[in-house]
Amino acid sequence: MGMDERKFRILQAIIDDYILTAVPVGSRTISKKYDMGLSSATIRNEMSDLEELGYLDQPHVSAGRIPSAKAYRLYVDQLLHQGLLHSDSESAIRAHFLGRMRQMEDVIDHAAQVLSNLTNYTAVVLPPTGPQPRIRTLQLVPVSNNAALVVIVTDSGIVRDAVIRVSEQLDSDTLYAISKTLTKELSGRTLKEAVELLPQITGRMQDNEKLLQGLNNFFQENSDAANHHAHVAIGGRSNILNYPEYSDTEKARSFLSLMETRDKLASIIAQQGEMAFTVRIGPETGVPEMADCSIVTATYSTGNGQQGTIGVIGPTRMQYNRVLSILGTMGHQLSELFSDD
Amino acid sequence: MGMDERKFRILQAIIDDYILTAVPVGSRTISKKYDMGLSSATIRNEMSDLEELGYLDQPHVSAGRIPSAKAYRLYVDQLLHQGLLHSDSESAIRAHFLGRMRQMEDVIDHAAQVLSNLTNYTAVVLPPTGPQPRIRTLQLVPVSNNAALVVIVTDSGIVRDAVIRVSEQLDSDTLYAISKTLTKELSGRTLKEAVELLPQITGRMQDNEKLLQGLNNFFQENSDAANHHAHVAIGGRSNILNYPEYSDTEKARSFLSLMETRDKLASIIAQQGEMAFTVRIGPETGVPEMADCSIVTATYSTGNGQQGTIGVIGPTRMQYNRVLSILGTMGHQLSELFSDD
DNA sequence: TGTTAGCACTCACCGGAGTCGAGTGCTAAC
DNA sequence: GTTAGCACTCGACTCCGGTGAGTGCTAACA
Repeated sequence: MGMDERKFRILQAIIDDYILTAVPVGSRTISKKYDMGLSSATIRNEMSDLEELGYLDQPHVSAGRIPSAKAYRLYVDQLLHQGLLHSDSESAIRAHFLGRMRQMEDVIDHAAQVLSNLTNYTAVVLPPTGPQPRIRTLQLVPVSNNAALVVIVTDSGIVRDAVIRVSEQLDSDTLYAISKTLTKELSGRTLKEAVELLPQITGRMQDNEKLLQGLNNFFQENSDAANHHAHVAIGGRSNILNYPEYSDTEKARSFLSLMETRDKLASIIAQQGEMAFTVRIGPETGVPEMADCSIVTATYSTGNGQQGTIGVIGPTRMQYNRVLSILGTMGHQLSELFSDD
Repeated sequence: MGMDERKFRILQAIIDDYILTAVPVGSRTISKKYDMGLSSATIRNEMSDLEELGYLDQPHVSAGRIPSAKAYRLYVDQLLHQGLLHSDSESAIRAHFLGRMRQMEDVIDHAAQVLSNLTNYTAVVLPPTGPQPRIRTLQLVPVSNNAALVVIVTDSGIVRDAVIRVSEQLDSDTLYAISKTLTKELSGRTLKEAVELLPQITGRMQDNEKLLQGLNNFFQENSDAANHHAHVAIGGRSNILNYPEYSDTEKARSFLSLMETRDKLASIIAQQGEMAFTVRIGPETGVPEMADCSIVTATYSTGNGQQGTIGVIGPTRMQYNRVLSILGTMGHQLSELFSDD
């Protein structure tokens, strides 16, 4: 007993219907609503086969069938294969990014907001990571008598700053001079390299221990990959409550408290390879709290080859084609936006 | 019929019990659990009076009583008046802030996290606002051929930055020279004043339209009060689900989606005067979605007289004394932290 | 051999009746 | 003024039979 064309069409109909209604689908429904030219009895036989093949589950004997994770997987693979991602939402997304976005974080937050609005699911946007960013400029700005702000601009256009203590009374011009030296020596280096180079360089300068120490910490902290997850943007956290799957308060709570922990969420979303799209369905997510969720992700890239991830989390009966299309478009938009800078 | 000592003690017992159990309180419960030396019948009479006075509500005739908003108000006023805020959580909070916090936002996020953990309610922390911050230093850092990063350091130690376009090819030294001029002219001014002064100053410089335009926008945007709300920190969003009052999914959803809109939330939390503590109960919040929530806020201040707000949102049957004590301690800690810088 | 009509069977869901018990208000006695 | 006693109310829970969607199986048909 194999999976012939007809079985597939019936399965597809079942999935479509279930995605729409969240109610177990019966044989009669399929034979009537989706005119297959087959009687309910025939559909029943096929459904029985499909259940045996593992594509359908039956909550109880006198209810209809619901698609299994395996069924969604097949469905999604089909979608991805034939690539019918008609981007109708293109203009909607584009419109949202017309206003100039100033900072990385603004863009990310905004993207998550838009994604969740368009899909009605929970959206997560991770900032770009990838090849270590290289320092372009480093500048020290006086803040008070014994503190300075260190600002680095990297080739990815991302700016990082922190206040560090400086022991001596350093005026603006001195700080500028130091900045120039540091920029000259460190420009083109990654933050990791900078950590190693720092002692050599400062050895030649008049030593200022506190400054050195501060810079060192700063580089160390910022070169740390974990830190990149600091600015995960999440939108539509409570959207999951729109779906009957999560009308159970206990379930909703465990989901929502997972949404609170950015770090965990980031690592869940981030675990993906080079794929343009990733779809993880139910158990495939590897997260118990998401046993009946699906996670769809896409990537975008910045001018200098860094990669970021955008993702949508919803019930397994997700509108995959819609979500994939929207993610695709959003990915393009973000890539464009970031390659501009 | 007035409110005598005994009535008050009974009311207090009812409130305490209801806060604990969230179940309508009967006369028998009071007479047994809180040994008043009175029979249930007497309590019943008193409760009947208290209901007439508007301190108790009866969900239906054969259920116990629940405290009204008016009752909580009395209870809280009493608490505030006698000031018995024993800060047991002092050390817990202090411990959480031992590690150096680098940025304003980190502190704020962290504070919200800690607050929500300690109270088990939803916590909101607003960054300091108040007297317009005054510019201390302004510096332009080259980013690319046609863009520069403008960084201002204000007297409150808050740093704001943005990338602006510059048309001509300006090298690092030129930008530094411009920075020095601008710092000299603008130092001590508020951002609003800077907007007005800008044309005069740049009139004397070699004009660089794009730079001027960019700076103008930057000042404008950052002097805008609304912008200060950009970094509202929220912790324990889903804590509300721990309480039976919000086991109704529909209610939970409307609450949670309110928690998603930072702006609205900020304005709700922020509306308060000079008070050290504010307690708004149920209808007093003025927000329909929070008809059976209470909002408790406290303030903290920075070295230069700016004020921030921290708040906790929970069900009306909130553990007010605990929350007030924790908020008080947190307020102190934050004030200390910010006056340091 | 595949398709279909028919039929008995299953079982979740719904609404109504009955029961239980917590809690009240009232009255009369202390 | 306080309390014991009692009738009454009403939500919560349980039990139960009816209903209907849906299934599996069988036998007939093309």
